[in-house]
Amino acid sequence: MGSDGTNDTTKNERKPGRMSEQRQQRIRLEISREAARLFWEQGVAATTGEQIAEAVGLSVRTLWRYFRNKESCVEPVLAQDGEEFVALLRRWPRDVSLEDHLMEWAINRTKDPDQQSFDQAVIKMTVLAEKEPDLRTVWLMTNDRIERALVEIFADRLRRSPDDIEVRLHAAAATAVVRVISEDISAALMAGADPTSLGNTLGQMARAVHTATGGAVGDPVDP
Amino acid sequence: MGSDGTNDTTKNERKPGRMSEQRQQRIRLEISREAARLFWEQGVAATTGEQIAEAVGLSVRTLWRYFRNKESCVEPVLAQDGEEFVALLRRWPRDVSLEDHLMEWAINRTKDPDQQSFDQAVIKMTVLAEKEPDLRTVWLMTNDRIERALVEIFADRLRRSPDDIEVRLHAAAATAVVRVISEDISAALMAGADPTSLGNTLGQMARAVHTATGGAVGDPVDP
DNA sequence: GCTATATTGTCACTTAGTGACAGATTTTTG
DNA sequence: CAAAAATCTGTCACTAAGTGACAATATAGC
Repeated sequence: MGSDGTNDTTKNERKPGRMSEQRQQRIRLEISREAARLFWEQGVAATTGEQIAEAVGLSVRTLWRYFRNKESCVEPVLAQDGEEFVALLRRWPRDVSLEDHLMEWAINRTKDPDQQSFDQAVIKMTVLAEKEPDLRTVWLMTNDRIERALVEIFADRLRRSPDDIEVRLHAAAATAVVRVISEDISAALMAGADPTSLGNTLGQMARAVHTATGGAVGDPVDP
Repeated sequence: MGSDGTNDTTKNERKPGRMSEQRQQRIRLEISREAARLFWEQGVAATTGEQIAEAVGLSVRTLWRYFRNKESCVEPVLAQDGEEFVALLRRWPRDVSLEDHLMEWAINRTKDPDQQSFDQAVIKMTVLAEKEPDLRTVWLMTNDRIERALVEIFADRLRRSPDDIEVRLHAAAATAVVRVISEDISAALMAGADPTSLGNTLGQMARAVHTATGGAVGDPVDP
C-alpha cells in the first residue's frame, strides 16, 4: 500500500536475515513430497504431523510455520500442474488460439529427470483426492485459486472488468472442465495407461474451455 | 449389500431405539443455525465447539457425533439452496426447457415464515464463505456433491453413461456457473439489494447452464 | 409398562495447532 | 572477512479439536 521512495524494489525486498524465496520454496516442496508419500502409504488420517516433520528433518513447530494444517502440506504437489497451466495462460498471445498455444507449449516442453518422480506424486495425490475428503478440500481450494487467476486472465483477454459476471462465469466453467479432465487423466495414468495413448489431452482441454465458455474464450482476439 | 427377505423395506428400516430421521435432521439444522450465527458474530476461528454445543444445549461429545468437525457444522445451511436446486432438477420433465421448469417452480413457490430467517443465514454463510477459507472449503465441498448429483441427472436426461467424460464436463461446468451466480446473488442481497430488483435470477441460471454445457443441457429432449 | 436398541453424557486421551522466547542462521553492509 | 540486523528454528507450555470406552438415559415397538 503506502510505499515511500526509499525502496527501489517493492516486490523483491531483500532484508538482512531473510532467506531466499527459492530456499523457502524448496523446503515447502520437500515437505509436500514427504507428506504426499506418507499420505499415499498410510492414508491421511493415519499420518501425523510429527511423522511428516521427522521425514523432512524439521521440528513439528517449524512444520506448522510452513503449513497451517496437515492437509495443506500436499498443496504444492496438488497445485503443481494448475500453476503451470495458469502461467502458460498468462503468456497466451492474443492472436493465437488456445489450442495452438497449448500445443506449441507441449512440443517445446522439456522433461526434467527429477521432475518425473514428482509428477508421480502429483498423479497419486490427484487420484487420492477423489476419495479422501480431507484431500478433496485441498484440491478444490487449489482449483478455486486457479479460477480466480483465470478471472483476471480472461478479463484481460476479453477487455472486460474482472467484476463482470460473464467473465467470472467463463472462468468458473473453464476451471471446472480443466479440473475434470485433469482428474480423468490422472486416473487413467494411475490405472497404468500409456501417456502416449491418451491422445491429445491439451487439445481436449482447449476445446472443453471453448465449449464451456460458449465460445467466448479460445479463439484469437483483436490485438 | 446382502439383504435377506426378512426386511420389507431396506431404506426405511425402523428399529426399536432409533430416533426418527426427521428428528435427526432437525437437530442437525438446529446446530447448523447456531453455528452459522456464532460464525457470523465472532468469526469461525473465535468460535469453539463448546460454544456451539452450549448454544444448542448438547454436550460437546454429542456435537462431534453429528458433525465431524467445527466447520462442517454449517454444511446444512450452506447446502440448503443447492439441495433444493438438485431436487428441482430431479423432477425436470424431459419435454420442458430448463428455463421454463425453473420459472414455473418460482411461481408456485410458497414462502414459509420460519424459512425467512433461515434464508438470511444461508446468505450470510455464502457471503462469509467467500473470505473465510475454512468456510470456503465447506462451500466448495457442498458444490462438489451437487456436481456429482448433476452427473447422474444429466446422464439420465442425455441417455448417456455417468462415466461419460462429456457428461461429467457438462455437470462440472453447470455446477460452477450456478455456484458463481449464487455467490453473486448472495452478495447483492447482503449489500441490501431488493430481491425484486434482481431480475430474473433463475432465468439467468438456466441460460448460464445452457451456455456452459455448449447447448447440451437446457433444451427439451426426446421423451 | 416392558424390552430391545439407539442416543447421550462423562471421562480420559491423542493429536492439531499456537504463543513466547532463546539461540542458531542467513544476508547485507562495511 | 567480520559485524550487525533481521529472520528462522527449536523447546516448552498451552488451548482446542476430535475420538474411544462405558455407563446412564431416552426412544420406538409390542
